Amino acid sequence: MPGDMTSKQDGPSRSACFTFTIDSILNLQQRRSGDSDGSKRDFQAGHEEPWDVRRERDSRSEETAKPRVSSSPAARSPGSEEEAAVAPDSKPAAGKKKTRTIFSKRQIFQLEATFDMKRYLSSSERACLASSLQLTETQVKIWFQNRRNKLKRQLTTDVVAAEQFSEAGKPVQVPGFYKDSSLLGGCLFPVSLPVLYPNSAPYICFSSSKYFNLFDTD
Amino acid sequence: MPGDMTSKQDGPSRSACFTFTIDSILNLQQRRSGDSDGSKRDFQAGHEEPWDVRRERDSRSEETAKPRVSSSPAARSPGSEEEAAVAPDSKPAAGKKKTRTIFSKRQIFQLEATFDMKRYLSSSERACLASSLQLTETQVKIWFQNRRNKLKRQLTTDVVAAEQFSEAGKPVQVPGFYKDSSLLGGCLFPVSLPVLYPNSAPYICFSSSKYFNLFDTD
DNA sequence: TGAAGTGATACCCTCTTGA
DNA sequence: TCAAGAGGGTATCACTTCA
Repeated sequence: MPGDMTSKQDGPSRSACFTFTIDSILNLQQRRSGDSDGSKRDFQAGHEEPWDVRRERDSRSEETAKPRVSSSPAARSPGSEEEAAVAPDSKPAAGKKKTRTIFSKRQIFQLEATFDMKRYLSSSERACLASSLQLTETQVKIWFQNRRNKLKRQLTTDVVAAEQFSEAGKPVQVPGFYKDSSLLGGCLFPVSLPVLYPNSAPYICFSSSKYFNLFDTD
Repeated sequence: MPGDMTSKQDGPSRSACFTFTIDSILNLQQRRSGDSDGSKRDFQAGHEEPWDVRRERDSRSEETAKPRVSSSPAARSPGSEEEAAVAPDSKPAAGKKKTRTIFSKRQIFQLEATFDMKRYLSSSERACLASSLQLTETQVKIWFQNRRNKLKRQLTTDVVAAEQFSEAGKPVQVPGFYKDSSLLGGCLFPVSLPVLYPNSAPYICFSSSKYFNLFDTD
């Protein structure tokens, strides 16, 4: 199914072919590449994986020719009552900017609650959750993805902060396991992974994301 | 544009919701999850990244209910003339099985030649190449992805083979740097990455892929 | 008004699948 | 065999909020 594959590329793909031909690509070796704006090539050193060498983030500036249509996310207006997340239901007039859906409190709550239970959903669980929240599976998937990222960022920040703090002389209470990568990662392990956290134990959440308040209130 | 996001999930998403509700998801904690086939959880130990903890590959067995539409890839049957791999323009009849495009020799040759120069293409290079080969950008992108994987597999296999060989007593010539991940990975670095291989030097390719013959001939 | 939050998009990667 | 499908990751972007 072309979905992913075709939709974005097929239409407008044959576009940004300004300066070079295949021959020029093949000859790129001579000019050391560099690809125009050799400025922003940040290989974001982070992954050890020698294979995980991202390209220079596609030098976004390179081609403004790229359509970037973004005809609104598939989001159907979620809960039009309640606090109604502004839904970009109708195709926003062509050429519109990407519209950001605002999830309702109820949706966020359910998502957070679910996330609190499991960092990863099976596709059927996702389908079910999406259905019940009036969201698309993709939205749920992306939400979980972003949420995991957020958590990761929070934990990273916390670790860094703790280290800086401890460097300042204060003997901080950074639990040993907190820096143990395997256990740290465990915080994102699917529930089905045993050992890492007992059923009864709450997830480790140092950050004070407002979302966690959702579970404190009433 | 929804392309990627919507296409596959939106339509059929609201489906596989058989056994559980949100409540059940939230209560999953009780049953220790395990999520049916707790067998195949292969966390493919390879990434150090504590965050890179893949889920149990979504327990694919769990839901055969998933539509899995796969309205066939954008590719139409290849090779009418030349060997023409045919561009995937027209939507193939709905509900078709996944069809595998067979690229023409010319296309393969160009792709391989380009791959030999750069492991990664910028989007404009990709667009250009795709255009000239009558392929979609996505096809070129996927081809490069699969090609990188293939190379990786080959290199891995070679290393293993060499090690086994050396264990057999024979002092094999496995260049020291061959096992140096950074340099090994360098073989996949985009050309723009300096140092790893001088312009004039050929890529390190121990495998005897037929493709590499393309550059030896003539 | 600038910073932070976050939905969405584009690529990349790994593993699978099916013709 | 290998093009694709599916899902996970990271980096960015753009739009909102909020102090």
